[in-house]
Amino acid sequence: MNADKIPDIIIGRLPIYLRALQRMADSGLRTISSQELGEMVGVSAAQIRKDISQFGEFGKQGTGYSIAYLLEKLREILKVDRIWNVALVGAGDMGHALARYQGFVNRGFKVVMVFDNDQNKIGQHIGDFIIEDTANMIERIKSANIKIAMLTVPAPAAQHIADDLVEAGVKAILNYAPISLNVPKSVKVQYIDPSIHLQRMTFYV
Amino acid sequence: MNADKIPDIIIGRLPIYLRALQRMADSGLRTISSQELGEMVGVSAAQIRKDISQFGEFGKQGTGYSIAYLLEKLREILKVDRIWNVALVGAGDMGHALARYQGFVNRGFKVVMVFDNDQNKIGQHIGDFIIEDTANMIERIKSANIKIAMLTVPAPAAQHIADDLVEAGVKAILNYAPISLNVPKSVKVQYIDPSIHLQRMTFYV
DNA sequence: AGAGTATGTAAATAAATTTCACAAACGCGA
DNA sequence: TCGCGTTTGTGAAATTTATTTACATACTCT
Repeated sequence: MNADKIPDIIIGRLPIYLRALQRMADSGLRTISSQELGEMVGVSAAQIRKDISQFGEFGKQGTGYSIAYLLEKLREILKVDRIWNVALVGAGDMGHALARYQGFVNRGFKVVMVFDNDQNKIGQHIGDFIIEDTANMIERIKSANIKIAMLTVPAPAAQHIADDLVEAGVKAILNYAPISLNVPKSVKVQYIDPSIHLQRMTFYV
Repeated sequence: MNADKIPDIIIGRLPIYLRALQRMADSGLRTISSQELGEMVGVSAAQIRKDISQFGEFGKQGTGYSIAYLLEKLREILKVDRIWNVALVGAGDMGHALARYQGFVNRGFKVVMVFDNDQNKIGQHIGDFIIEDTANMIERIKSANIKIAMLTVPAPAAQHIADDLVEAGVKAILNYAPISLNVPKSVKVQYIDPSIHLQRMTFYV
């Protein structure tokens, strides 16, 4: 792998390719061309090839890519050839949906802890979890060596919780709170805010 | 407004600015400089000014931007100076969370219909809604003139539902199903897949 | 009126991303 | 084994996006 400096935008596309390949593998296909994969995910064939070639030569001229092999390589590159334990903070509606979501484990993730600061929720069950007190969050996350968290608390609480997560050693935050977070450069944040996504489309409607 | 061709990437940033401004307005502030707004959302001051200037001159030298006025203008530009009725398809955990989500209405959106194809769910309540049969979806959406839909069905069903939504006249789809959708160019799609977002971060951890 | 501040814009880069085009490599069938 | 059709990997070109610099202009405050 050319470990130089891969642009973020390429890393951002790889999970899309991975998802499409995973579906194809499930439906029994063995090989695929950049052309076909491109059509499936809405990207040009040249771009698919160029993106993949950043990391090695995984295809075969005349044939295309072995789906199983490319899957394996993409999982390695994205480091999802393992299961990451994830902490969930905020046990509202969205937190409940995420705690029960079946789509994590075969994509490399597993929710293992759920926190909330509401005394009425603490101790209650969500799926297999017992909701824990955010007061103990830093310690619990540290000792379990958790590096990834999902944040589904109200906006006013989000920055404070994010600070605590950083202190606990978390390196990646999936933020559902409708607010931009301020974190050190060494910590990654991805944002999910349905209103933002909808507002990105209304301009064109 | 210079209606030429505004890059997607700029349109994509405007909702972020809008969200930050809205929070500031709520906390009672009156004006803000490009510098301050930039720090808040993690963008350079020059870029904020350049983005905004695509659409007009909304600031005042020496003072900055009136928050209320810039809010009004951004809402106009993004066409969220109104309430868009939204159809929700898929009444699983995620659908329930979205149906009850309080964060839409003051951002320009309102869920007004919920569909599912599960006979056990049809007729049941979610919040204020009664779950309707997807069999009637096209007709219902057409006659209500709905242009925006959110898709929270399982991946195998998503493309088919998307086709129906397009047929019903929907122009913007917020897709929570873990699959890339194939739609005409005139229809916009935004994707939310928590596993994808997580996989975009593990590379760096 | 003067000092200080902050926008809007232009210009010039610089950086990044995407597209193009084609040699090289592979599989298949005869 | 040879020839044909296919598809990769990749330089080079083209395009898009971001950054930087610089100022004239306009506004507030004292």
